[in-house]
Amino acid sequence: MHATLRDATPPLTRSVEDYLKAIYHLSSQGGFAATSDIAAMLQVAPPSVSGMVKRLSETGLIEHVPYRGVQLTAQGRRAALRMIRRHRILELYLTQHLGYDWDGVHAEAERLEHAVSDDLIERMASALGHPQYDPHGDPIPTASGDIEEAELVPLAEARVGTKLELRQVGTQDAPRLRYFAEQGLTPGVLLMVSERQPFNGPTTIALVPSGDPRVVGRELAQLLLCQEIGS
Amino acid sequence: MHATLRDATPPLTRSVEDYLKAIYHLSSQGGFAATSDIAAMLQVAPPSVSGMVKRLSETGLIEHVPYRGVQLTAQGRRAALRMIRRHRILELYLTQHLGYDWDGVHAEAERLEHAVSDDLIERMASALGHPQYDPHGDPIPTASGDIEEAELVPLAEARVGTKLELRQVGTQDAPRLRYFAEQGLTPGVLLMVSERQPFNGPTTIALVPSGDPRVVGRELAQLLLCQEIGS
DNA sequence: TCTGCAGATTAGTATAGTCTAATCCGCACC
DNA sequence: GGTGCGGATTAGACTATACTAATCTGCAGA
Repeated sequence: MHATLRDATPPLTRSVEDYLKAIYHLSSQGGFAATSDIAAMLQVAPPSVSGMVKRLSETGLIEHVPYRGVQLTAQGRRAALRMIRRHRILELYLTQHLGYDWDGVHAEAERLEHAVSDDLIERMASALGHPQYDPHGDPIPTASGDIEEAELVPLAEARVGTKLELRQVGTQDAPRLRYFAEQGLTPGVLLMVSERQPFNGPTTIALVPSGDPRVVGRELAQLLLCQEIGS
Repeated sequence: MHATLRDATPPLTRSVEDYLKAIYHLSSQGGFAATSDIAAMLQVAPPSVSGMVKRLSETGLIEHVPYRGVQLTAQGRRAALRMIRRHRILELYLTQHLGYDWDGVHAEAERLEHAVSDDLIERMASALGHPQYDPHGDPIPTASGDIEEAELVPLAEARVGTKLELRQVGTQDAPRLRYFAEQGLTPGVLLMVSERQPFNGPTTIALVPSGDPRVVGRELAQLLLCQEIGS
């Protein structure tokens, strides 16, 4: 009986894995993922999403409230986190061991995450010393499916005068990532918020300890996720 | 015009890549690959092969002579060699950099070869120092599609008294590979053929320079591909 | 309360791949 | 030179995924 239930897990297809990841990301900050948002994220037409949603909810990976959206079940969440672990370990491995830049790894990891075995992922993880963060600062879920939930503040919303550590860069867009790298804005960097212009204006910061100033427009400042530093 | 021709190459699917590789291997020593052999190699039913063969010959990747078999066109051969290059570089990378054994890499490479980019393969190739052979001694095709065609003799057919270098091990079967490794029979090893029993009997060899003897049955001796050493 | 629009779903079609069952073809043997 | 058997092919069906076009629903605004 139990055996039947546990064994009867057919391997997920590539598409299913992509849908689960998308739903995870879209519903991570609470609530439901909307059909049209999933469609946009996966670059498919909305009816394709409706079709897949039906299948996924039949197999118990998601919960579907018609005309409202979907949420992952515990099982679906586990599967999504497994993919995210793979993705982030791959990104880190490719940058650390094969000379990829942080703006170029995403696409490669996107394809590999479906093909690698768990064994290979764990070998990469050990080769990397069981890292906790990927090159963009995103937390890597553990093999058992736990993920760090940090309380981070977008630079765009940080109070003037606070000292911050840049922890995550919330985009995979290559040109933006290249620009951040040029500006020295990579995870781990410390900075002071010097001032902010009103009406969604730019934020001015000073890098610590160099003191170099940087002016960051609203759109980009929204992507720089920071943690306030005590002291 | 040229542009149209060159651009109009849609990416090959996973299945198509597998069929091309199988056909390459089956027709490498001349002639046609038979439907049933392709089916056996890919673990699909013969009618599936007939269907795929039709599509592949329509797209110009193979040449089909009904009831006879198929052969690769120049284009199909190029695509097959590209996959074989990927496979062999992956196998070598996994053994050299991620601690895989030569008997365990095949399955992993088999899945990854469809997912990696050309860029990643070339990065792995440089990390490996642009190697010429994979862990089993199989030659790695160049990026431009050339492959070494060595004249190798199976140990089972080598003349008694000759000195040989073991160059390739012609199997991916894990238990056999493990056994060869235990016996010290890996590519690069030198040996003398000491004697052979009649009626498809075993071949006795002496490892060089240690002189250690080994008795190798016909079936395995057929898999050990050697090159005669001058002097 | 009605109405309309945006977003979601259903209906119907297409493609790539697979399968089983039925049929066909070519060659080896008598 | 016929005949049969084994391998190859065709016929027909199924699954997963995608699409477009048509329809439905729920809520926001009049």
